[in-house]
Amino acid sequence: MSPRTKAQYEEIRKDRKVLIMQAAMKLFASQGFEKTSIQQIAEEAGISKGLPYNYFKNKEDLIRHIIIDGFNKMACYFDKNKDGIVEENELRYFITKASEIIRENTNYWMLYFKLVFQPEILALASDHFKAVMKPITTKTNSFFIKQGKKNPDAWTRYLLALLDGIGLHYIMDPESFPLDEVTQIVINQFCNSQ
Amino acid sequence: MSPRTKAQYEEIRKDRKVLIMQAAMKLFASQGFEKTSIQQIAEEAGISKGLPYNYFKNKEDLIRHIIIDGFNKMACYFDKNKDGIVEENELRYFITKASEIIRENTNYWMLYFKLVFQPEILALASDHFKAVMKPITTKTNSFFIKQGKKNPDAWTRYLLALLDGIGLHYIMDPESFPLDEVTQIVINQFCNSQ
Amino acid sequence: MSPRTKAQYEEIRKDRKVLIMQAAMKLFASQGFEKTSIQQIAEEAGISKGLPYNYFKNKEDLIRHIIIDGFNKMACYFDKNKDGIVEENELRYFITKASEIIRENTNYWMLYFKLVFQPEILALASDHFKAVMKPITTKTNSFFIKQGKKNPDAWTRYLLALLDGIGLHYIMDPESFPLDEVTQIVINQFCNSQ
Amino acid sequence: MSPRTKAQYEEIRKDRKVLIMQAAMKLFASQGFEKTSIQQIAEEAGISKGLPYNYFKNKEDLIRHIIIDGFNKMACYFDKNKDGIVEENELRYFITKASEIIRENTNYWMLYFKLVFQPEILALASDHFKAVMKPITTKTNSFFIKQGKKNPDAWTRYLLALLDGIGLHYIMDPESFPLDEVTQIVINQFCNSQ
DNA sequence: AATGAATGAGGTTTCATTCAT
DNA sequence: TATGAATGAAACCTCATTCAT
Repeated sequence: MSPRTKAQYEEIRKDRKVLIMQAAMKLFASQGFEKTSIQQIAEEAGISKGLPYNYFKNKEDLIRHIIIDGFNKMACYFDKNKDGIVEENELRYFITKASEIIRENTNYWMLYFKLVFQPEILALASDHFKAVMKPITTKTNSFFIKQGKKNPDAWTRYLLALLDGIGLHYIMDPESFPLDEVTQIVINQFCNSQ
Repeated sequence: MSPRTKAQYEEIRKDRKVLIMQAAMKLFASQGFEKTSIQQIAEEAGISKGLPYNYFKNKEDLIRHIIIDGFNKMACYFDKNKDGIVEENELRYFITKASEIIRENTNYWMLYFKLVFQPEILALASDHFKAVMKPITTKTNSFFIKQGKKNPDAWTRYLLALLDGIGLHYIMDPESFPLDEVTQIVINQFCNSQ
Repeated sequence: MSPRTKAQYEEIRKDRKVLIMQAAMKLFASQGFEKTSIQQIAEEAGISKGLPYNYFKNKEDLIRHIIIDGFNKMACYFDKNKDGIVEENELRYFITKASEIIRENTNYWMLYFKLVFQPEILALASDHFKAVMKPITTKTNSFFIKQGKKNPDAWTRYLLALLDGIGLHYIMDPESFPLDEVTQIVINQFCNSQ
Repeated sequence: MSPRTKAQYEEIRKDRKVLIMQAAMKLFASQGFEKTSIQQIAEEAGISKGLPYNYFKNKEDLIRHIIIDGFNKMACYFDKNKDGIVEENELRYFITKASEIIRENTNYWMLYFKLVFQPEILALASDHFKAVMKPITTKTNSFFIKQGKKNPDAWTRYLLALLDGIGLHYIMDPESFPLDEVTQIVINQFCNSQ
């Protein structure tokens, strides 16, 4: 009858949450949000249909947590270099990193792209996204200014569009899309000195 | 015998089909396929709930027709220049055209991107897409070969990813995305002689 | 522009009616009443969906006409011998005839049996049935009385149940049910002198 | 872990299944399969519209369970005498039993006959039926052989058709059909020594 | 904390029937 | 008379969510 400590309970709750989110993410990514039922998620996670409601308010709350969590994790990748992109080799690092992320988090990107086109769902995490992207665009902006570009904002948009486009095409066809070669072309384009 | 001629009936059917497809496309684009009910489509089109089933076998058949129709229309844009892209100004035409299409068919692109991430729906028109894209990639491929690129396939993939990425970002934020300037950057990148 | 005579119109109407009823009966027998749509009937008959409503008030009216028509036709078979069954060879004729009818009007019997178990539909023709059956049971009753049976009514019921049971089993398995041999057994049972 | 034991859940499920099947059988028997809606069944059983789907895959699955269950129960009646019908008093038992079954399971027979004429539904349980009937026909066959009949198969068919016919007529008119007297006639026909 | 029976709103689809032509 | 476009009621079924245990 020894009751568990508060910390132990917290631990259990955290594990359960992660378990449910992982199961949900896998299914959302492969089938889409609407087509995935709570039942399926429960089965995938090996739990009962009612349990997710002990951890998330509802289905939307569940996906919101998944999105934000994933986005946070990804933002960490870029956080090592806190000073901003000011030199070409830093931009090269950024591009290479983006390419790696795409390859290693296909599931999350799949989900992310799905969401981009479901405004009512995207809206749930929209503010968070903007907050995370802001410092990155600031960095690239200042980089392009330093490069002497006349319209650095357009260049930043161009770069981000390009990277998203590559992610898109890689996800659509991961088998045959030449991710490394295409990444190399990107690097050559932006870091001409090398 | 017949109170209306066959031609009259054909006319009616064609008009109704277009009416229903337009209403459906608008809603699919703004809300997504799953979230849009036949009821809503009927209301948008000002018809009864049952009528769409006189024209399309089911909801999936309806979206399939919309996708294929839209894709065909868009493919026409590129068909004027039948000889293939062999010179820079032809590539410039291609890129400019792509940019225009994005701006003028936002609704369709919205839908197209949504579908890309619903593989089970995309599959409905997948073969059609591939058939239409094939000649385009062939053309760009030969262009890059002529330019002396070592891996023309990667360059083609790069170009298409870039254009899709631009479309993506434009759709996500049509108000402030600097489509013309970004397009100009693309042209400068690929048509360096000018 | 020569208008047709009234008689001609009547003729056309009668032909149309028969055409529709035949198509409907075929489908009702094979698929059941509920599962058969007016659309299907129209296709089977090679006419438009609206036409049946020029000849029958609604779907129920259509099946009622089919039932009554079929029943009348069948009742005719027994009408040749107007005097009633008083001798064994007349009963033999009756049994043989019933057997023939089963074999030659399988479709109608199929339908008839279906209807027997859809009281709400049977009710539509119930009175008609009773009226037609009455004289037959009267005849068999008097036959069994003449044979010295104590409870002729039970014997009549027995005979009719037997014949319906045979019809039932023949319809369930027309390929292998030995209709002739079974009929012969019936005859032997009731007409023992021969 | 579990708030209720597995056994408790099993208990609940079993009870609910029976409740739903009984409500459904009553309505199927009186109105027919097609005319009975899940809504009606739910109302009859005093449950929600969605619950039947927790227990049966769909409407067809529900009726299939009803048919098979009923058939199994009925088959039990004949199982007491495992040695087969070899003597007249055993056949007498069989016939008497059949008569009792008809009287006591009118609802089920009503349903059974309805189904015989909906081949697409009967097919659902067809294999089961055949398996259960086989040993019975084998027994009667050997009985008729022992009786010196030339075509025992035809006699078996005759007997089964007769019993079904009686069931049919009893169900069509349970008020006035003289079941006992007719049954007695059957016994006299087949068990002439008594 | 965990289970799964239960609910009921809401979606897709079918189809008898009407009606303008 | 004949057509088939159009309607809308009603059916089946799914599933997010609640709640007793």
